Amino acid sequence: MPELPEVEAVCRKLRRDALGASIVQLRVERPSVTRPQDPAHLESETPGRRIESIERRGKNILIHLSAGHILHIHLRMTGNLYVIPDVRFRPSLARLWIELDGGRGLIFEDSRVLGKVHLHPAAHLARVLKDVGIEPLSSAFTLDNFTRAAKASSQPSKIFLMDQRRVAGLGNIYAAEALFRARVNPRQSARSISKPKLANLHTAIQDILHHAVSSADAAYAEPGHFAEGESFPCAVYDREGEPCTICGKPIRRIAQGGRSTYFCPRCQR
DNA sequence: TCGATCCTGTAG
DNA sequence: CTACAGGATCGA
Repeated sequence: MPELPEVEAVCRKLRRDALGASIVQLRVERPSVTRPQDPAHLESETPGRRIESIERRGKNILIHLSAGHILHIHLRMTGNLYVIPDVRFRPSLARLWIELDGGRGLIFEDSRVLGKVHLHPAAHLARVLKDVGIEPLSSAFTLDNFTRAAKASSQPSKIFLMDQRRVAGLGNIYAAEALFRARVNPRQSARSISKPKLANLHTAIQDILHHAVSSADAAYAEPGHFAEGESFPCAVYDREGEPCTICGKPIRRIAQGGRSTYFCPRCQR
């Protein structure tokens, strides 16, 4: 489910619920979630450590623990991370769980088991994140930097936006929505986007992500409800055949990089 | 740049 | 039953 806004919402909720807590025990129910790391390594190294801070980089969640270690979590497609009041009542899809002091549970839930949980020494953080690109909601995301990245890429614009090494955090939904908002054709190469459209795209990315963070944050704040942020109204995503909200032409779906891309063939040229 | 892979769930 | 899923990586 998660792109940058949902991951951000997860982090905010985690900060409210888990900051300062200590780890009593950690259990890996599905060894593949820590691969290639040994589950026993996480289970033996984490107890006794305290959760000192929680950071997001792109779609990566970094839980800084005491004594210089970091839990690095990626939710991929179906992952979720949240605190429950009593770890004994964890859900069956909990692939990894942590008992916090006081008996609460920090749950890594993931139906498809594509997500990852790793433990790193804090000193290795830079190496772990070396391929994570510009944060689109940070001051580093200037039009200049964005333009530089686009001009260096011969990829189709949609693939370019989803490339985490360029801009970190956009996924299939918000990449499509940003391209629609800026009227950019998803098949057009990134380097060929006109200057004004590039500026529009730069703004659209920030606007959409800001809006989506608010919606996701509000949705995730609902106690006990960990649903997807359906609150964000998509203009093109998953709307194949429906009329474009601008021109009325049917939204089209094409395949790019093995994923579905939705766009308006008239508005996005 | 494509296809396979990692997995499971759900919609058609 | 098949197709597809808001992700990322790998090899051909």
